[in-house]
Amino acid sequence: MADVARIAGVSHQTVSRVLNHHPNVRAATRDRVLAAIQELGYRRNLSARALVTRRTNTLGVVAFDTTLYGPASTLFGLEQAARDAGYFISIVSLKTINRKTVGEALDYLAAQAVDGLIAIAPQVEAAAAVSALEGTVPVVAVEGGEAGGMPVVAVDQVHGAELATRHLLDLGHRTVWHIAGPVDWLEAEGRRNGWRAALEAAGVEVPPVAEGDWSPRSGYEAGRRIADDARAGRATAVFVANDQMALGLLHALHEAGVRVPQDVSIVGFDDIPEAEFLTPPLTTVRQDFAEVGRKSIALLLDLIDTGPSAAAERIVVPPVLVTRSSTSPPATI
Amino acid sequence: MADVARIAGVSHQTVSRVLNHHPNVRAATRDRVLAAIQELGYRRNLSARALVTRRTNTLGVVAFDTTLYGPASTLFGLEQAARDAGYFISIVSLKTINRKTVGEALDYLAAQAVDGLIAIAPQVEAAAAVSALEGTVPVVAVEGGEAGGMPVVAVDQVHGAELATRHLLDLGHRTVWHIAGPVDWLEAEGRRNGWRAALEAAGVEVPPVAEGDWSPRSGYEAGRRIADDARAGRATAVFVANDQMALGLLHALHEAGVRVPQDVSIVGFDDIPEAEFLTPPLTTVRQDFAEVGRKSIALLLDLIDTGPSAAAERIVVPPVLVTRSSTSPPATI
DNA sequence: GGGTCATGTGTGAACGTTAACAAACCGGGT
DNA sequence: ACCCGGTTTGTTAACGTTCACACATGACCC
Repeated sequence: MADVARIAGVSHQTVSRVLNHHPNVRAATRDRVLAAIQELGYRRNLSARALVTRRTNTLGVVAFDTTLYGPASTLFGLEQAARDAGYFISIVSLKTINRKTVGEALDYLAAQAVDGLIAIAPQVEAAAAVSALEGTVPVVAVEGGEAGGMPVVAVDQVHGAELATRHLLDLGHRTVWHIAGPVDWLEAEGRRNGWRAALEAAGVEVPPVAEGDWSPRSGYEAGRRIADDARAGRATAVFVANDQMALGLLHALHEAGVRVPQDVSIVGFDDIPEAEFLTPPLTTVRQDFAEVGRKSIALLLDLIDTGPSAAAERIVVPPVLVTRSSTSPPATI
Repeated sequence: MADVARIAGVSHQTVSRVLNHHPNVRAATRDRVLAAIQELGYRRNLSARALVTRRTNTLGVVAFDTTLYGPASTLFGLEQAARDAGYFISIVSLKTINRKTVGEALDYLAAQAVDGLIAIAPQVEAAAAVSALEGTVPVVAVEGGEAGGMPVVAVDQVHGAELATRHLLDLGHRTVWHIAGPVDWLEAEGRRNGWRAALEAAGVEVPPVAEGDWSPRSGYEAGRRIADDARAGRATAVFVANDQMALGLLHALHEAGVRVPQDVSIVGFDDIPEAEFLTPPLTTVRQDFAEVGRKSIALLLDLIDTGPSAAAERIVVPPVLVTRSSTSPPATI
C-alpha cells in the first residue's frame, strides 16, 4: 500500500480511502491511485484489515453430511449468496451430529473469528448446541425448527406434508401410511406432524409409522413390511419423508409384486433430480433450497449489521407439490 | 495476549512460545501460561498471526456444482482432511464453468490470500484456467486429467471404464454400447477412452456413442434411442458414464418394454447410494471420493511445505467394480 | 476581509501477533 | 574463581491496515 501511495504521490491513508470508497476524495486523485494500484497489481491484505476492523468478512457454516441432496443444495445456495454479498464462507461438515461434534465445530469456527454463523442444524441436539452459542456471535439456524427461540429460516415442513397427504386423500384413498425420518430430526418431526394433522383433519384412521434414516436402504426395509399391508389391501397410499427412502420403497414394492400406482400410491419429499426418472416418476414435494440459502444469508447479514433484532425471526419458505405418476386413485375392488 | 502474560507473570513472547509449542520453555512456566489462558478463555487472533507469518492457514477450493454426488463427496473428504491438518477451507462453487467464471473464482480466493488451492476442475477449460495460475500459489487439481502438467489427484477413470466394459464382454456380450458424459469433461473423456480401449483390445466392433450431460434426463433421452437398438437385438449391453444417467436409461428401457438385465445389461459409474436400490440394483464402478479428498490435501500440504516438487505428481486412486443385478449374460436366442 | 463550513489530504497511533536479537541464568569443566 | 555453551526469558521492531485527529484549501456569507 505504501508503494501505491508513493507512485500515486499521495499518503497511504488516501489509498485506503479510495479502496473503501470513501466519498471525500477528489476524482483526479482517485484515478491516480487506481492507476497505481493497477500498475502494481496491488491487493489489499485482508488479514491486516481484519486485525484493525475486527471483522473477518467470513461466515461460518456448520452442516451435516453435505453428501445428501438437501444439505448440498442448501450449501450451494448459501455459498452463492454469501459471495454475492462479499463474504467468505468457512464450512464444517459433520458426519455424526451430537452435542460434542457440534461443539467442536463451533469451536473451530470461533477460532476463525467468523462474523456470523449459519447452522444447518436439523437435529434437536444440534439445535440445542447451537442455541447455547447465542449472544456471542450472530447465528441463524437453517431448518432449525422452533428450538431455542433463535432466528430460523426453514421450509414449511408441516405444510409440505399436509400437501402430500391431502393429495392422496383427495384422490380417494381411505388413509395414508407414512415412512418417517429419524425421530431426532426436526424436519422428520415436521413432516410427521403435517401428515398426522392432515389425517386427523380428514377424520381418518392414523396407521402405524415406519421409521427410516433417510437412506434408500431404510426405505427398502420399511417397504418390505409395508408390502404385506399393501397385499392385504390395508395400505393403498404412502407418504415417504424423503425421495431416497421413496426410491427404496419403490424397489421393495416392485420385488413384492405390488404395483405403483395401481396398488399403492407414493409421495416423496425433496424432488431430487432423479425423482422424475424413477419407475414410475415420483410425485413429491419440492423444496427451494437455493431460496433458503439466500434468505439465510440475508437474515444473517441483517443481524450482523443491525445487531440482534428484538424478535427472533422465523422465515418460512413454502414447498410445492409436484404431481407425477406415482399417485393415482385407489383401485376400486 | 498481554493479559495472559500479566496473569502468568511472563512476557507476551513467552505466551507466544507456549502457543507455538516452542521447545525452550520450562514446564513450570508453560503450565502457568496454560492456566492463565484457561482462566481468561483466551484465543489467539488469527488475523494478527496471518499478518506477521504471511500464512492464512486457509486452503481454497474451486468446485463445480457441489450438488452432484461426486463433487459433493469429494468436497466432504477434502474438508475432513483439511480440518484434521489444522487448515481452514474456503469454497467457491460454480454453476457454469468456463475460463471467465473460473478466473473470477480464483481471483476471489486470491483476495483471501489462501495458502494453497484445490481445483476440482474436471473440465478442459477449467483445467486450463487453473494451470495458468501455477507458480503464484501451490495448486492441486482433482480429477484434472493430464492438463498443464500440474499435480493431480484423480480416480483412474480409464481403468474403471475398462473394468466395466470387460465385465460385460466377459459375460458374453458381443459388444458394449456407451452413454458418455459431456465432451469437455476430462472424466467423461477418460471413461470413453477406457471403454473404447477395452473394446479394441477385445477386437470387437465399437458402436456409436450417445452423449449426455450427467443428468438423469439426458440418460433417459439417450435411452429412448438405445431402446430401439435393443429391441432390434443390436444393443445387449450398455456402459453408462454415471449412475444418474443409468437411472434415466433404466426408466427409458422400462417404458419401452425392454427388460434389464434379460434384454440389456447395464453398468453405471460412481456407486451413488441409490444404485443398490434401483430396479434392478445397478452394477457400477465405485469411486473412493473420500480417499481422493485426503490424498489431495496431503499432496497440497506437501507442496506448501516443501515448495514445488520437481516432477508434477500424479496420484491415482483405483476404482472398483461393484457387481449387482443389472448385468447378466445375454439371452441366447 | 474575517469567520464558518465543507471538502480533501496527511500524520501518528493503534490492532495482536511473531521474528530477531539480547540478556540473564545455570551447570560443568578447568 | 573463571569462562563456556546451552537453555530460558525479555525487549523491540516489524507485518499492512484503518481510525482519530489535525491541517490545508477554497467557497460562502455577513
